[in-house]
Amino acid sequence: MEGNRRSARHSPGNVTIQDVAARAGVSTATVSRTLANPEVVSATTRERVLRAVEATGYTPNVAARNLRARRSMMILVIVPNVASPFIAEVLRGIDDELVLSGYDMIIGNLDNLVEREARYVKLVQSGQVDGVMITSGRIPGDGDRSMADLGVPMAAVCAAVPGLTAPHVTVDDRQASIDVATHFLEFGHRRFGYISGPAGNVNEIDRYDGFKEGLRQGGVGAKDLTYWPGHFNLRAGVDAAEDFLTLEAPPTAIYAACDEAAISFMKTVISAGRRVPEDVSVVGFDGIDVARFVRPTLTTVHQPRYELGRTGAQALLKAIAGLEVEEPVVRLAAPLIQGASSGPAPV
Amino acid sequence: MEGNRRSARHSPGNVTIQDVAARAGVSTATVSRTLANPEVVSATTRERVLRAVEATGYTPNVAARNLRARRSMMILVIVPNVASPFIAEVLRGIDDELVLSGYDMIIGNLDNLVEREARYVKLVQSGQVDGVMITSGRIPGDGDRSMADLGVPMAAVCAAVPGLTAPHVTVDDRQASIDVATHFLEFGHRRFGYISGPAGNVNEIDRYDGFKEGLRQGGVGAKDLTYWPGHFNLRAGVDAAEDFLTLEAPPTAIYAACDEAAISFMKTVISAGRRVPEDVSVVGFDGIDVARFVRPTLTTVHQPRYELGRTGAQALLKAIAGLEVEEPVVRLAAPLIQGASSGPAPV
DNA sequence: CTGAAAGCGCTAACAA
DNA sequence: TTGTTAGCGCTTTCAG
Repeated sequence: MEGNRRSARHSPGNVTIQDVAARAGVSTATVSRTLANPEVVSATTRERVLRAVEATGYTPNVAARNLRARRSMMILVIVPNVASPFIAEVLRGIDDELVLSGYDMIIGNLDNLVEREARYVKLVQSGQVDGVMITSGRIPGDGDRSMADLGVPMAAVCAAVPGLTAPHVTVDDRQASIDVATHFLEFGHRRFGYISGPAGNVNEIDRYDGFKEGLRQGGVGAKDLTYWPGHFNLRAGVDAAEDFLTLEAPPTAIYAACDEAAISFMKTVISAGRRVPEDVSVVGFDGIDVARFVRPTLTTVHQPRYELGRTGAQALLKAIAGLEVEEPVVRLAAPLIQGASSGPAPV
Repeated sequence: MEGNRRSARHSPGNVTIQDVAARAGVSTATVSRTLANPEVVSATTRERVLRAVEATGYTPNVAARNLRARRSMMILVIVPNVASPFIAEVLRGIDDELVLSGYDMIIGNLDNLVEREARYVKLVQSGQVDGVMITSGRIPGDGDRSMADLGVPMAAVCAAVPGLTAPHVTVDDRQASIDVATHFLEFGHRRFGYISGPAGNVNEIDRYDGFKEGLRQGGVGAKDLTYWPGHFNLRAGVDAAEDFLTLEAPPTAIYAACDEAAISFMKTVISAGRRVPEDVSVVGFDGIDVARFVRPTLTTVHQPRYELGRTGAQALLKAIAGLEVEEPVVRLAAPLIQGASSGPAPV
């Protein structure tokens, strides 16, 4: 009843639907309709309302709209580590797709810590997002609850999520890794090294398994494969290299589960006097941009990062709309890009 | 007229404060208090309420809470390009600080496109965020409105925002660039090249100005400084290198406004047979992780990326809380880290 | 085609 | 200490 104007503190959008209605001389319902379904109001009314909107600079309050409409136009994107160059390009793909449908994204950065998942379970349960994109290969949980039990639409990209029945968009890590083994074998290598990602990670498991499988097909067994633990980062390559340099008969072909590790491995062994690829061949995974600008240029499994994000977002939006996702599991191609870091085994 | 009471008819899985109140035999107000200010309710009541919360698995609906409380617990972070390795680590710092206060972040990715700003002006105006962190060096606008006129608390990191009266956390791009010039001059260089960032960008302006100033102090004028346009990306270094390779008397010292350009420049000229640093010295800006793993290791201005994000977030949270920000402009140190890519001028 | 009115789920005065 | 009572700003029947 009171024309209490600009009483709020920081709140922007001081102008409400009431103000517009008053100015246009119509009811708030009509303003709402004009904005949501312009075709159901008369041309003259529409004109008046739009003019009032213009004059007042009205923007609907989203909290109110969300409360009423029971949706938020927000997507939660769970990422293992926001600082990874791999994920950054995936995010760009996701965002480019979401913007087309008017969605925005909240970043759920786990920083590689499982404890961080609980925060996002809560976020979802509190109804703040309409959907969740998972890039971490795990369904976030908080001990009691799993995010999968909350009934929110989900989709997985980059990594298959065990036990999740939702659209998936990934590459075939396993097959790509078999290809890497084949690549090495064709070059005559017989002793191999593998720089791992985090233990238990879905991508890691597939890459290691695939590599072993590919080697097995070439008659290479466990005793000719050195395993170095790591974490999808630069550090992993340094650690592996330091061990590598101590070996009597070191591997001649190294497969790193991510490009960062491959790059730092190369740098470290080259600084110690080894030659790449003459003494040791190196292959990475991901195809991050900078892989083409290190020396030697890195041979790597190229993931279509932008497309992974974009396709995954499309699937999620369909799921949110309640549409059938016609192809719930999409596998994008991940070709092995030959660089200068891999070649014939030393004689 | 009568407030008609509907107790249990919500979408399945959505337990409301009503359900909890009913189960605990108290009013909704008491439930609300118990959760917000546990100390004001009696121990027994608190106990009963908490048990009911537990039993029902209740989580407050955030849209309703936001509508009422006029806040969203969300921060909008405007970034020029999510896919940049520089910004990723800044985001990590921001997020680590926000999580401590219960805030989450929405990423506003401009993808280096000014047109994308309008989307976020709208987001802010619709009351969806409590504060805005700007890393783009510009106040987002949509032609009519500027985000600064919306009355939302803001803070700027990484780049000073002209005309914005809000806390700033940056490094001194200009002084750091003077340092780069000095570094080159001490090594006896007399012909210089500069690989630019996007025209008009605040950081770019400061870096270029600072570099020119440093050279001027050493008696070097415009005719001994080659300028190559670019965009804070790998492409810029390739383009610059291709031109560089055509020059009769090329510069012997190259300053790139970002590490990516420095890295790709090195790679390109080395592939063409030039030696770094014997023929040409290269210095970058940012200190991204991979700069330590290219060959030669890059000499670069090291920005404390994580700290920039973290400190900026602290300032923003204070501004949101209405507290005085005691130091509205913070300058963090950005030391020049000597790598192997810069050295004495060729004789 | 338009308006009145009932809430979405929650919090904050104000009483009791 | 607790309950009652108003809404936050919007959408959406249901009448007219």
